[in-house]
Amino acid sequence: MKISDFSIRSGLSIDTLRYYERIGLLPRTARDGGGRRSYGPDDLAWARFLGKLQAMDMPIRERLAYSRLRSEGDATLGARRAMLEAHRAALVARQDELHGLIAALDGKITHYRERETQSGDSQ
Amino acid sequence: MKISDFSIRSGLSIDTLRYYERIGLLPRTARDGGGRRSYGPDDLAWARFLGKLQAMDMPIRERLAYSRLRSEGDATLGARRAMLEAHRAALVARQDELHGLIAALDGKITHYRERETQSGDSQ
DNA sequence: CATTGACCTGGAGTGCGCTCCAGGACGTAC
DNA sequence: GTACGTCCTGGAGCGCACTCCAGGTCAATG
Repeated sequence: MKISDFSIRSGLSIDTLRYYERIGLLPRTARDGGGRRSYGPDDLAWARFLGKLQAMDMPIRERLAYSRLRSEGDATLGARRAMLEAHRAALVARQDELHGLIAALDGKITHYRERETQSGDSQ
Repeated sequence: MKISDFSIRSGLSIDTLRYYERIGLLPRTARDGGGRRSYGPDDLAWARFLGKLQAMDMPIRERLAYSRLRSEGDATLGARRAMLEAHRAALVARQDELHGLIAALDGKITHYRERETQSGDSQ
């Protein structure tokens, strides 16, 4: 698959794909005769998983650490699982935080509604 | 209150307080005789609310827009409420997204556990 | 076989949100 | 009255995560 198709299918821009490869987040992609990148299905699964880690707010340094572990093979399965579990805990904490913040926002919004009624409905 | 105390009580660093004032996120703070900032309780409530908006991932441009509306007085109550409601919706959407991502992560973690058992327990 | 469009590389530029620094002023404690 | 700590300003620097650019190569199309 050429980079333009892979970009669409992975959800990562062409520039981002090349950038990720440069910093080692994606392994060096296979090239065709003319030196162009040629992506396979495995690349797609990995790129999509990286996209998920990004959507989970995992910083690039951590994704890089994960990626390096992955490239070392099955010996690092435990370490990778530990990383994911730690990140899971962070996401749950963030969920809880959001819960509280939404509640606070609701209080503020209610407060605004009351002030608007007081100042606006008298006329 | 002097800036060092205000920094502690607001949770914003001294540099951040000055930076926020520079860009107009905090209104120009009152000064004492010697030109030093002198914060009052109202400043604290506002700074803390700004901190909450930040924790809600509201970008600085939006906080700035909100801040400008606030400085225009009660005429902008409706507009401010609309901003908060829009942001509330974004937070709820993010919560849902996190929910899905955590589920995906759980699947991956389970998968890792299985692979670890297969490769590790045989010895 | 010439043009076009997609691709390549290395490197520079961007936007965000601070954070740090130099050089100077003030005010409190000794 | 001087030393020290805290504050001031304007401006530079930083880390993140891309995004864009110049200059060049290559493959397919008319």
